[in-house]
Amino acid sequence: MSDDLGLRERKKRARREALIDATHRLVEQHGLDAVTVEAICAEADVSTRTFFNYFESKDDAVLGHVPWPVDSPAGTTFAAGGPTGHLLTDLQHLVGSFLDDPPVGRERFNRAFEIATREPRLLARHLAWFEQHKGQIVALVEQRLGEQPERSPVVVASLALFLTHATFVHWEESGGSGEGDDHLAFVVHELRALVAD
Amino acid sequence: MSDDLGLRERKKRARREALIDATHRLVEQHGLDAVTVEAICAEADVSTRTFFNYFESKDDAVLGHVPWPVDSPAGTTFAAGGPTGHLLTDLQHLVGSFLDDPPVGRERFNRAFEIATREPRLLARHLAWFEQHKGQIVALVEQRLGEQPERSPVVVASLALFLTHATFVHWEESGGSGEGDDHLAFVVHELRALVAD
DNA sequence: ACGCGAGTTGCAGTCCGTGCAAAGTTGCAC
DNA sequence: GTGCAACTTTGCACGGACTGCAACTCGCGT
Repeated sequence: MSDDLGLRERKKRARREALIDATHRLVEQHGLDAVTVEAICAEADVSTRTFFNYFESKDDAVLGHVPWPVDSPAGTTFAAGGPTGHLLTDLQHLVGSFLDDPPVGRERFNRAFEIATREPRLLARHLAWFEQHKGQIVALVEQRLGEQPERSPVVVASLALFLTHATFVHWEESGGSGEGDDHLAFVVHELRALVAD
Repeated sequence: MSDDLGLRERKKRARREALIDATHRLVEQHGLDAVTVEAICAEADVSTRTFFNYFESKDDAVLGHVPWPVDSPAGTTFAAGGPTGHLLTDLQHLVGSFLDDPPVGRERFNRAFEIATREPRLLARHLAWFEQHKGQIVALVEQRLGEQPERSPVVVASLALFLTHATFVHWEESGGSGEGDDHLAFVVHELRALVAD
């Protein structure tokens, strides 16, 4: 399941994962602020400088942040108006696809998630990361809505941000158990109830 | 309109505002990243160390971030179940009260806002700041909902975050013109339309 | 085998942010 | 107003994040 990529690419991914894992190990032991980038690099056997070729910051290494996969199948489906044709529901699908299939792998994702529970700064950082990529979501939404959108793309994109974040927080609140999709469904349900008054 | 506070408190506020203003002046001229804290302090005639007695970071100085006014009248009204009794509408009022009456003054708020338009990092920072204070919003919501909430407090709080942020972004998108309340109303309207399908 | 280009590394340097203790201010009681 | 207690400012020293640069290594196509 893996070898159509060159050695270069494979090494790169291995290194990134090694860095994330090293970060997780150390942070779980000592806490986010007590761990220096230098320590992480020692653990992963990489130079400090290299670390910053992979991640913009220490926090990003914990979260495993990676350039956004713009061209995901779920993204194009959404842009094309699917899968159901109802904007909110499809938004739910889009968000759900990221929750189900994180670009960095399930276990790493869960560990990152667990750490973020204990280090509120990371929650904020995650939010900021999402915000930085909002432009791409806006593009997706614009593509879907066409030339004369009757909905405001930036508001829809912000709503996506809300869904994602609220899902995370609710997930965390319930002890990290269960599937992401269920928590997402809960959030959407709450939203509907709230708006319905 | 001002003198029931001691000299100490007045000086403190003056300094804070001086620092914010100095920051705004320099950042508007040279851009956020080109301005060092040292330069700001030189401009405001204060030691570097003092700067960090007032703000946690350079970004916070631009945004004029200040400890959250938990005990605002709007907050207590909301907690008590007012003003209308409809959760979403009252949330709108709560958010609106912050937009209308920023703790740092209208002009400074507008300038901060204008700068944030050009420096996306600040938008993210603002979001993060809000997130850090979510605990207090959750408390407000819990107080309002009582012991057996049929709505999830954290989801409601996240929604408040969404409303605020979306309003900002939409405001920015329309060139910073108009009243905050109008943009907020727009966002709420969009949300209702979106959920209604 | 060989050269190109991507990736890595060390190094020097900038800036952010903090702890501490000394020095300066303000508030208050008398 | 004097003196003391509480608070603020400041300088200093320091740790650590992050960047630019230039040399180097090494996979990859030919």
